[in-house]
Amino acid sequence: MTTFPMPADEAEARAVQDALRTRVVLDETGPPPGTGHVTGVDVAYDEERDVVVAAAVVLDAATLGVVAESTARGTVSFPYIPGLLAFREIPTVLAALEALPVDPGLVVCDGYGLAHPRRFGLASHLGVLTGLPAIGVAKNPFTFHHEQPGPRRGDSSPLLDEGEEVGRALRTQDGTKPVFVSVGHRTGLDNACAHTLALARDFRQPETTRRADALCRSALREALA
DNA sequence: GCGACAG
DNA sequence: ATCTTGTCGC
Repeated sequence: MTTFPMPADEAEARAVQDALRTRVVLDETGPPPGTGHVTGVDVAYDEERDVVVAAAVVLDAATLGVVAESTARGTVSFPYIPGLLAFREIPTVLAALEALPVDPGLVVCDGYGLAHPRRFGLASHLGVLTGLPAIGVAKNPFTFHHEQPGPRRGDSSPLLDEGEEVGRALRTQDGTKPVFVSVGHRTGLDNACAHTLALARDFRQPETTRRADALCRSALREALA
């Protein structure tokens, strides 16, 4: 089981990010869409009772059918601070991933990867710790800027941090708000977008995220019941 | 100092 | 993330 050293404060957390960011692999294309496994991870909280539940759901990339799923319970070990989300989510997510009976394949995170103040968001952090290819698909543009992509499914525009493309605003369904895709680890941006589009076949959000979100919420309710 | 700010 | 009913639209 992977242990996760929890930083004592914000400065230490940022130092950890600066140290680990050198281990992100960006020269791999990543697994081709539509083959193998794709795994969604997500976390739900009850701040009052100090309970965190993470879920991991493995889908068959070709059919989007569920292959396996797992959950893990933990405690709230870090506050939400923009730019430091990974420290809040990763410990429990790691436990859920390790409980899976099959290889996760590509991991799809609810958040960002390289699109991050220090280029080391949740998806990159999780990728480096597990060695797995990982991407981030976020619902909000965070601190970045973008032009509106075209109106149709598949249309996209660059997500920019002071002129540098750190990800892409990708329209996954006609007439819905775009999602924000960035590379995490061992994956290219074009491929990350192709995966996102394939996974968002029926809804705005990737099926991986939808399944993981539903699972960690229901598991949290049980944990409290 | 103020505003913005993944989940 | 989470607090929360009904309601507008396909």
